[in-house]
Parts: sequence; C-alpha cells; structure tokens
Amino acid sequence: MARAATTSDAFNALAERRRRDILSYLAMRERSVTEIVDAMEMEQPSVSKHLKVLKGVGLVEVRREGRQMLYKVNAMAIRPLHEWTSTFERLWKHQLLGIKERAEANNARKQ
Amino acid sequence: MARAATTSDAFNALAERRRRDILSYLAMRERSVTEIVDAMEMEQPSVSKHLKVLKGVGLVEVRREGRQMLYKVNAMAIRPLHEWTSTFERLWKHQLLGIKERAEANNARKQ
DNA sequence: TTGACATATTTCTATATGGGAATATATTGA
DNA sequence: TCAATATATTCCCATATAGAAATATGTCAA
Repeated sequence: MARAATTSDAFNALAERRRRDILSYLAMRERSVTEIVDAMEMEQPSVSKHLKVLKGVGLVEVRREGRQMLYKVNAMAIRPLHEWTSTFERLWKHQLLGIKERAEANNARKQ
Repeated sequence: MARAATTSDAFNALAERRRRDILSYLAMRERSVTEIVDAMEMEQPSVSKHLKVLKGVGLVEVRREGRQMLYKVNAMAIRPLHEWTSTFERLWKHQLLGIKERAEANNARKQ
C-alpha cells in the first residue's frame, strides 16, 4: 500500500505546507482564486488543485460570484486536528514545567 | 515534485493514522516495541518503521533497556500542530455560535 | 559459544502525489 | 457571436511512500 490519499482526511490534506498557507490566508476573509494566486506566489493551476483537495475534505467552501470563485475556510473541519493535539497538552506542559524547574535549580546553585 | 517526505515535519509524520495511534498509545507511558506491536495489531517491521519516522521528526524518544527499546512521546513536538490549529479556534467558535443562534430562533418561531 | 528473544533493515511493488505545461470550461460584456 | 477574463482539468514524470516478506543485527542467559 502507498500513503493515504491527501483527500482522505484533514490530517492528510494539511500535511502539505502550501495548503496550510492557503488556509491561513483564507482565515482573514473570503478570497477569489486570483487573490490566492497573487498572495501565495504559486501558479494558478497549482492553487486550483490544492483548493480541490481542501474542498474534498471540507476544509473550504466555495461560491460563485460572476466569473470568480470565492473560497472561504470551514474552520469546523480543523477541529479534529486541534482536539487530537489537545490530548497531549498536559504532557508538554509537564515537560515545560520540568525545564523551568531545572533552570531555577541551576540559578540557585550559581548564586 | 512528489509529496513531501513523511519525515519532513510533524504534520507529514502525523498524517498517517497508524502513527497517530502509536503516539496516543505512548501517551499513557513508555512502551517497548513488542508492547506496541501487540496493542496495535500490526506487524513488527511496520511498527519499527513507523517509529523510525516518528523519531525522525522528534515525536518520540528512545532508550535501550536490555534487549528492549523503550519509546516515549516527546509532546513538545506536537505543539506546532496545536498552535497552528489554534489560530482557527476563534473562527469555529463563531461558527458554532451562529449554529446555536439559528437553532434558538427556530425554536422561538415554533412556540 | 550458542540459542532465544527483541528490534531494525532491506527488497519489492502498487499507488498517489505536486509541479509544469498545455488546454478546457465557464462567464461576462460588447 | 466573439474576445477577454477567471478558473478547472488533463497529461506527464520523478519521487516517496506502506505493507509484505525475508533477513540482518543486537543482547542476554546458560
């Protein structure tokens, strides 16, 4: 078997940096494909293909306005990622606390 | 160009479901490869390869104990994902609020 | 040293990609 | 109807998988 399809879920779709960049750009507001192309400095066909993947997993929504296609983020689709990572939050906070404590113990020794 | 390597960053490494499962399992505590194999119901070589990818991006750490290799999560490496998704939190909360308001307006109309 | 156990690596293969280039489709205004 | 604008699709190709199978490496205990 090969890697899971980019369109299989949000995790796979967002593995690609360019698609995360596009989503971040869309976070401000709805944008046309041309606006995305200009902002991202990518070829238009590439942008269209990335948008297709994002749409495939429900990360963006589209509506037509004349000849333009206006894309916007569907933030709800990002929640599964946020929630999965949140289950580890306790762990890294614990890690950070350990680092802080060791640093303070070090400082005390140096005084 | 093809897809970015699974080892290029945490986003790519975690796109694979099996690797997320392994990390979730390790969230409880340090585990040997055999324990992971038994829990995940995967072939041992597959587990070793997934662990190699996870280690490659710093998502796990290993230490040897006799003939066993004990793997544990490095939760810090998950933070970039958490933080990236957090930038959209405001948006989905806004979405949820909208859904709630529409539901309430609907209820009021039906009374 | 040898055998058993634990883990890692190699080889193979089908498959899906991302980008580039070219082209197709859709919509508008004249 | 036609040209211009906006977007999508197709074709090509180098590349990196994940899993299966076989094998290699490392460590201990007797």
